[in-house]
Amino acid sequence: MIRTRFAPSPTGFLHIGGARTALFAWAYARHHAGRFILRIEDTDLVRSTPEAVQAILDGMHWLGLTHDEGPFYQTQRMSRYREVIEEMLLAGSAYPCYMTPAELDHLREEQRAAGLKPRYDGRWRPEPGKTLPTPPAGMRPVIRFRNPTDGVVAWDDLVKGRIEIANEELDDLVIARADGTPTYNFCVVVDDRDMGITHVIRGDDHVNNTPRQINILQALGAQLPLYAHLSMILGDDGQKLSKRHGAVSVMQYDDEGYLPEAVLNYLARLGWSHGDDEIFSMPQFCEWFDLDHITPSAAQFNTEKLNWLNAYYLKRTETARLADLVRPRLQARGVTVAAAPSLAAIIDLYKERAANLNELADLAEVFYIELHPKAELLAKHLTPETLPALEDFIDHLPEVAWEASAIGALIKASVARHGLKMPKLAMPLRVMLTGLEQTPSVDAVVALFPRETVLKRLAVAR
RNA sequence: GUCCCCAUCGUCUAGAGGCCCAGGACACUACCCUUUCACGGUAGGUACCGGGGUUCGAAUCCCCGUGGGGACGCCA
Repeated sequence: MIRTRFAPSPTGFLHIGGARTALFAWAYARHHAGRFILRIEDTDLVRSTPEAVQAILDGMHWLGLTHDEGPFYQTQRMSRYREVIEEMLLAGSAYPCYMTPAELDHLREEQRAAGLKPRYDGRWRPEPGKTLPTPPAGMRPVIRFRNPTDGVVAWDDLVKGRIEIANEELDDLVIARADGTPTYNFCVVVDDRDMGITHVIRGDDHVNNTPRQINILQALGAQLPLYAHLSMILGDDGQKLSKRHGAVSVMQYDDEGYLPEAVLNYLARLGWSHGDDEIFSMPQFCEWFDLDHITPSAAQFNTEKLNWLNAYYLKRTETARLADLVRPRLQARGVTVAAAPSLAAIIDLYKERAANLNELADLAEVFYIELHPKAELLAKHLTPETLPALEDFIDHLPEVAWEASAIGALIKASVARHGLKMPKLAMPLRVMLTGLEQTPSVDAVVALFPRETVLKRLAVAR
């Protein structure tokens, strides 16, 4: 049974890189009919917040990435971590260290100055025949893992291939702080083992943690999971995403009018491929997804392509669902959605032209507000040349059958009677009715409105 | 600085030695459609980081260089 997990730390919202990691871990479990586990890594009491937990849950929910187990919270597993630390202390694979943070800083500075890799020097590490310093009175030690000193740690990464790191490069990491709370690399190991994780699918930035985690797992006599490290996602400008640079919450895409299926489809294609296929539903994605077609190199986010996908999905989404999504956006703007014209009818006509839900709301809004077309637009299209045809059209409006084809015929007739071309009447009608120069077929737009509203909006011509 | 990773059109990518003087998609350009603008359709331009090997043959394998990224915490 394949078991994957997504293990974010609740120090902020769910951003686009985290969302892709979650998507891949989720899809891998789905593909193999396995289980997908959500685990909140909140051992950093200072930086974790309940708001961030909620933001992550909201993001996962919006994307529809449902978990089969969890969410588990590391803060609720403290007794378990303490238990394992006791075991390790007893077995000699961990030991107390009384070095102060200030001493450590000093050591690291010296090492850096000497061109060395900063690392703990093992002064409190017990060795056969070695005399340890006397522990300072009244000081609580941290607990360090006794990392092997020679040999190499190697694993076959499912994305990057074989990676080997010499144990000489690794130092004895802290697994429990002076206050007794366990640290990340240790909790991950205990949790992944306890939760039976078979495939650790996570960001590239964890590659360097992997050998440490493997060493701890081995000290514990645990079976190793398989690892797949996903490369990072860069911003639109090729720069690294960070809190102050473009790392937007997935919920911001909701705010900006993107459909979750478009975001998902876009993310799926960022770093993974299935031949030349570009468009696929989530069931299709889960069926196709595998770890063999993930690129090991970093990918740059491209908003234009996301926009294209969003427009694609918008065009194919049922009108009723779009109306449900657009209505609250209009209401949030203080626009009252009247019964006529019906929002569904408007969306039906306009959904082909919008790239996102907010644009759709922009286009629909003009049907419900008191309209004041811009003076320069009126001046541009309401010329002395067009006026007679327009008046002709208005005069015949009261008796025309209220449907696009009849209205279209009337426009053609009015235009013909005054020896003009179609746009000479279509353009002023567009501007007077919607305030815009670009609309769908003008007869269809006229037909959307109640007859009285059209007469009212065209009255400005006289 | 040390260690690790990465490298095909502007961008996302196909490519697992001959099918590739490199294919698809977004973006771009032109044309068609047209009641404006979109949509849609058709056509087009643009890429294997550099140098050495290996091989009858390399985008694909190896080495070096260059460039980019990540990690070096009592953060995750």
